[in-house]
Amino acid sequence: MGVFFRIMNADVRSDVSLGRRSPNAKTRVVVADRNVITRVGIRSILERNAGMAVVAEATTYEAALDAVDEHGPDVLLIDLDLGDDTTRGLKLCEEIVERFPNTKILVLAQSLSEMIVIEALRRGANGYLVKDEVKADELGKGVKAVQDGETVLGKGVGSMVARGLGSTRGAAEHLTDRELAVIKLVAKGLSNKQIAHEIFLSESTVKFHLQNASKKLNAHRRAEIVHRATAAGLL
Amino acid sequence: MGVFFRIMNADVRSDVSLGRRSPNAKTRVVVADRNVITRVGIRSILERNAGMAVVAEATTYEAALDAVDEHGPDVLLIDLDLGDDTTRGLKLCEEIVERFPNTKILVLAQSLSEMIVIEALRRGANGYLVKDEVKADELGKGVKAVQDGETVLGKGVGSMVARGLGSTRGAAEHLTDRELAVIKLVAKGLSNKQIAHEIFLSESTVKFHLQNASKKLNAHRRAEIVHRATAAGLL
DNA sequence: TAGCCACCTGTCCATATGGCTAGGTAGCGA
DNA sequence: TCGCTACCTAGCCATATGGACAGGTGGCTA
Repeated sequence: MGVFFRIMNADVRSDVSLGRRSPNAKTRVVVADRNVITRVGIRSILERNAGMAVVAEATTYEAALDAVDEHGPDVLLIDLDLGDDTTRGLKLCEEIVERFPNTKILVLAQSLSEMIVIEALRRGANGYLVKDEVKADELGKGVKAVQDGETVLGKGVGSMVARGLGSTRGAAEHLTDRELAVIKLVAKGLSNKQIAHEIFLSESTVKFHLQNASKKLNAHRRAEIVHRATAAGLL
Repeated sequence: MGVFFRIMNADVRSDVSLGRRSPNAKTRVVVADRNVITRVGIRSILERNAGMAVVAEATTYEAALDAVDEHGPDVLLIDLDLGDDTTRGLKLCEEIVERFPNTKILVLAQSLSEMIVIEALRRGANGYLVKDEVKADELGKGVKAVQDGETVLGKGVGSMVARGLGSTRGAAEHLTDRELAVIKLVAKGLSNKQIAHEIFLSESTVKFHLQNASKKLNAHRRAEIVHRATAAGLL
């Protein structure tokens, strides 16, 4: 099995970058990951095996943004899960795309979450690899590929995206703040009544939010809701 | 118990090593982690910054055992979560302790799960660090410390252990196979009736297992049960 | 302004769940 | 053999939950 897929993007263009830098120039990469070990590992692989240059490392969203701003790298290799809020990582993608269109984004995630994969790509990430799946040479190839304007999807990610795009709305359906809040309390084992009391709602409203969340997550029992939300990295 | 705990930010001194090996010999380490990036990172940190030798890398439980057998390292640095079954990682600890008592075990976990921390230490691991928390220099120091017979607990792990040992039974209470099986189906959103049908039990029995699991996990609603089980890395 | 959305509340009812008591089997080690 | 554990089953009953219908608000945008 061709361990990872590359999808040539017909519509997205690289004609702009054609003459932008000399073909022999080293690919310049900024790595954003909260984990030292991972950063060191990536740097080692990229620099020693792939002949690239890691020009900066970042451990927070702000630092990542600053680093891209300062170094204008070809590729930002990022673990969306910096800090405690993955949503910020997604916002960061949008911002990078908007402010630094020449920097490609390759997401290097800890785990495979359908919701996050889809969202990341929707917001402009050029690729999505999973840490535990990726092999050493794939990392360098992946970085090169996104730099060249391709979309790189790791093992298992491709089919996920296909499913996501296939469904009418995919993961475009976000859980609202309230829904998420309720789910978090459900995960703690509170009953509807307790949740209602906790966040000053009527029990009816709690059930209402839960019903809506059920439909969005396509889960019909609260245990499943919690499980899916957890798997999607929302808790 | 006569082990002295060492929290990672306190400073170290090794007054314990009794000249078992020449003081200048390089510490020999086997690294077991399914993730290439992490392996490369650890190797780089340990070899370049801490002057140690990574004599082998492993990506499976079997390979880890073989590597320890073959190389007789001073320290086995392992992510319990190789394969899909963390329990096997715990068993591996026991086996290493039994068969290769000269090899110390330092667990390098992805996440902080109380149940796993306690179990790992109970089965003979000499330390437990969390990947995202650990700093580059702490990794080398930690390896050195366990080699010297100390117990190394990363940030946040210490208090967890204290709590675990404080409670009468701690996490000594395992979920039985049946309980786990039922919980997995609960997580998929099945009702007791459906679960009963799925694994050929009566609904009563399903409820029985769930009741027992509730008590062990100290959770009173199925949503909480799956949340805890997930957090404990059991699903 | 109409339409959409997130948000909030209520009522109804069948079913699921949590918590309990009270049995049974088989295997394993002291 | 006794005691322990994992395992299996049954029944009872109060409460929680899932799913439905039927309304309401305020804010935003076409």
